[in-house]
Amino acid sequence: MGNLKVAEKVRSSTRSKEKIREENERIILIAAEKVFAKHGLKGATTKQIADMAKLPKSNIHYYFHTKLNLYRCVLESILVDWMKAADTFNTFDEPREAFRYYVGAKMDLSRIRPYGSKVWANEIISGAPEMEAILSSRLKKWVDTCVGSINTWVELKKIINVGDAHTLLYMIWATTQHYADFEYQVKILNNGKRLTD
Amino acid sequence: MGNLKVAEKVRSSTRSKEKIREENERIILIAAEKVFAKHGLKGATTKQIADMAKLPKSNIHYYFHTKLNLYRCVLESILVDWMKAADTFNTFDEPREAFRYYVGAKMDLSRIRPYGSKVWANEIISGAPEMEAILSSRLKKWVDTCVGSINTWVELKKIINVGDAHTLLYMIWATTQHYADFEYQVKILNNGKRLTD
DNA sequence: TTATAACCTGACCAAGTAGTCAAATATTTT
DNA sequence: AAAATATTTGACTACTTGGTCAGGTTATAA
Repeated sequence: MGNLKVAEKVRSSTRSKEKIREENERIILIAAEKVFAKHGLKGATTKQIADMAKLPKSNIHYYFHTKLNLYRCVLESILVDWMKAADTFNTFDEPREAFRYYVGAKMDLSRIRPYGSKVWANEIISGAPEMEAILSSRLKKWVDTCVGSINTWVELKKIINVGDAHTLLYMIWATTQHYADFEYQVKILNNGKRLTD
Repeated sequence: MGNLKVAEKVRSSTRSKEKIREENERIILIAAEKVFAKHGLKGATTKQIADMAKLPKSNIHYYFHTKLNLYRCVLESILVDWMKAADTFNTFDEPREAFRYYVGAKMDLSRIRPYGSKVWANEIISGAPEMEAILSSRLKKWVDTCVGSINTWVELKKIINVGDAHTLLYMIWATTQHYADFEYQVKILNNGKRLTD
């Protein structure tokens, strides 16, 4: 009796609660990113994610409650990664330069984190319905500086005014996404040489 | 009694069976294209498609049997449209020219048939799992000439050999798709002027 | 006119899915 | 050591969804 308890304690190597949560959330996020990349938000099932993470399905719900919330967390983590890569410069004189810089950062991400890039592309293609929720809550500040830059460009007539700056921001992301993917695939296709002029 | 039958016959304006099938299939395909564009293969439901087509759900199954089959029919109809646009030239000396030509045709399609373009993009992004079935059955001949061109280019060392010509074909479609979307959005963004060199 | 074949559709069902919950186990605090 | 708190998970449920089918209507061929 006593022996068993001791044996169990040794086997479990007594991980701290904090570490358990941290590690499990990480494992689930990685698994979810892969599954969402392959099947999209609606196509992915919590069972698939659970199997990929090698955890019971209930565990996924314990940490992230709903599938939609998990999806938003994945999306946010991708966005945070991109921010890290892109915010060393956050003021640009010319939209063209800013655009180029964003594309560069996005291309790096496409290479480093291809699953995330696919999740992103999927979200964009279906009209970015979950983006708003993320941007208006936790990443508001970063977005606001972007929107600020855009508005300045509009005022200085460096770009045309297409209405809401947020919409324009989505479009920039969509185009950089496409461009990054395009460039990446052309490089594979063309063995490193560029095709365009 | 007799009066009722006559009244009904007049009201129904006696459409021929052939026309009925033709028209209903058209209506369903158009509705399905919109719904698939917005929600993807798994995300779209037959109920949504039925509502969009203003027909009962059973009717969709009567004409197309399964959702997957309907999806393939939509995909095929898009491909046929692109073929029509692209096959006036089907031999090119230089892959670069061919590439440019394909891009042009794809761009026209993106403008004329935006829903179809999104369905296509979605299919490509999830790794083109349904493309094989369509290409190997009804569009085999057209695909074969494309594959022929590719193999010739490989032999003449005009492009590198990346293994299966079909895979390369998918990649060309993917890149032209991206490029078409990219170009289209940049034009909106930039008010008609191109950004690249 | 009658028989046959194609079209139509409400009612139904089997399978799959997101999410719940209670009971068990593990860790931390007192 | 004991109480309190957090994690784990199998079993369950409410609900959605693709697909079937019988019985009806409409068009066409005999």
